Amino acid sequence: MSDPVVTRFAPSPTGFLHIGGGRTALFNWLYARRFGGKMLLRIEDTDRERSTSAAIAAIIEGLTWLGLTWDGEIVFQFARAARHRQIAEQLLSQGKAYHCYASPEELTAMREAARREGRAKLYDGRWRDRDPSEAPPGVKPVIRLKAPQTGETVIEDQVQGRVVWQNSDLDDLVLLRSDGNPTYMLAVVVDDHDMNVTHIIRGDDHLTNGARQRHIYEALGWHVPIMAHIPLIHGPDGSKLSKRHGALGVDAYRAMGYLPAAMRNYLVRLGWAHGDQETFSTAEMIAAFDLAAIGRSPARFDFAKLENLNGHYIRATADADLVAMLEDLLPHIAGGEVLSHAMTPALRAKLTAAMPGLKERAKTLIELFEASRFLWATRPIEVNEAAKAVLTPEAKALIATLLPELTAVAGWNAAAVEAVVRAFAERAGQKLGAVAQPLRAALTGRTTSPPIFDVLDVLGRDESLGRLRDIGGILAGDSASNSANNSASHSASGGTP
RNA sequence: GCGCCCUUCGUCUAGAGGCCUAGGACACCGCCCUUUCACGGCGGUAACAGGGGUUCGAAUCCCCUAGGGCGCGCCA
Repeated sequence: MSDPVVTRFAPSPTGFLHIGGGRTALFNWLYARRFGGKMLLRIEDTDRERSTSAAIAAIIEGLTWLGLTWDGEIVFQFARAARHRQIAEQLLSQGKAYHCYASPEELTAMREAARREGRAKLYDGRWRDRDPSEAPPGVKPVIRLKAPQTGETVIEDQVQGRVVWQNSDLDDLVLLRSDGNPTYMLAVVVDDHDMNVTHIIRGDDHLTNGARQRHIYEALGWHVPIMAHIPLIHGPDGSKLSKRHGALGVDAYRAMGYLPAAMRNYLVRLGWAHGDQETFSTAEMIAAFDLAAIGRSPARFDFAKLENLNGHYIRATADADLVAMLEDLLPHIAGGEVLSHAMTPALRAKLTAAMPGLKERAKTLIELFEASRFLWATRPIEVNEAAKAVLTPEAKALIATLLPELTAVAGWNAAAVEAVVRAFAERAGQKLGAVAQPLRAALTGRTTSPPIFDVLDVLGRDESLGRLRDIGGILAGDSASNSANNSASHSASGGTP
């Protein structure tokens, strides 16, 4: 008896796909998946002035990045204008709608009067029962719906509950503009009906529209879909989400290094919960999602939580996959082209090998990129301020003393170098950290990095020794000068072979 | 102004009359682990907006107040 579930995501292409739209799409998608139904995509481009093909592309790209797929062909609302017009005419001929010749000036006056007198209804219905013969010459009329004037309109909303309006507060909305184009109100109803949409899941800002749309459904004798108005997403301060907060296109989140899986998980938990569960695989989300569990109050956007989740998903992602994600993102990262150009199968292998140590420390792909810098940096590597502070003369001397021992290591790997360095520290009466930190500074140019023996390992013998010579070699005149291959990086020594 | 909606730790939330001396997660603060930073482990600070009811009993039901949001276009 129950129809197959059909949901739809219906953005207007007047800008990027923002975070709220992304969540609305996600909820529609989850609900359709949950019940084995379909999610349709409709582009509401009836506003010819503001709709752009760039925005359409951005929306499609955003949905795709989020991993949200739609069923069937994309419906472009403007292409259906003739159908909308036909319905308006039908309503007109049935006496359920009428021509209204009120001028913009009259409308403004009515609005002002209504407001002044504390009335909710803006349009006073002055053409509702007037004879068309009274129409002023030369004025193109709009078509308005004859909305019920008494009684109440009820929406049994799946999220907001039973919401009631007095019909005396709702006026006769415009169905067809004077230029013959349908309004959003008409187009939505006709399209949802024609597309067999069973569940309308959209932002709470449409709740009042729901009541007005119900009037159109009823005038047409059409079945009203189930509605679910989900609360909006606010900025961290509770105000409307601004660009500064998070009202960015989903492409911006991509560029910030967030993973689609993390984004989905974060978004699904905004306004929806399933007991105490915090992380959801896509399959788990689908299995657990339902409209009844959606809260009624708006949620604030919190980057800290998103970041935490993103770190979780980064750690859970396979090393090779992270390398691939990083490579894909490179064109969108400032300075990313350096790595793009340097990329070789060997470097890719190196990145993959280092990934276990890197991903543990990164909350975003951008951080991953930054943290992996030492892997492709060319000698002499850049040393930041904190690392410079570690590289005191004493530290450099220590490295210089250690250098010959490392040079002598046979079978370069993490375990082998670790054994040597530990023994060295012990002999020198130093804690391991006293040796490890200078090594880290010299090898990575930073004070934080993956475990130092792993760093020595992935960097390899030649590169590691080279970087150490760059730093500690000058003081170790006896042993380091023998290798005589540190010149390429030394501006101070100047000896170029 | 009118209409509708919302209100549990800083944030996301659990909670659908007794299981609540209100639970989880993020953030924050300690401690542990430790070669750095992380990860992980352990512990801590922290909330039922306020006021009236109803009830043996209210975070949960009702009313009022306050605060917030959304809507009120020939935009979507």
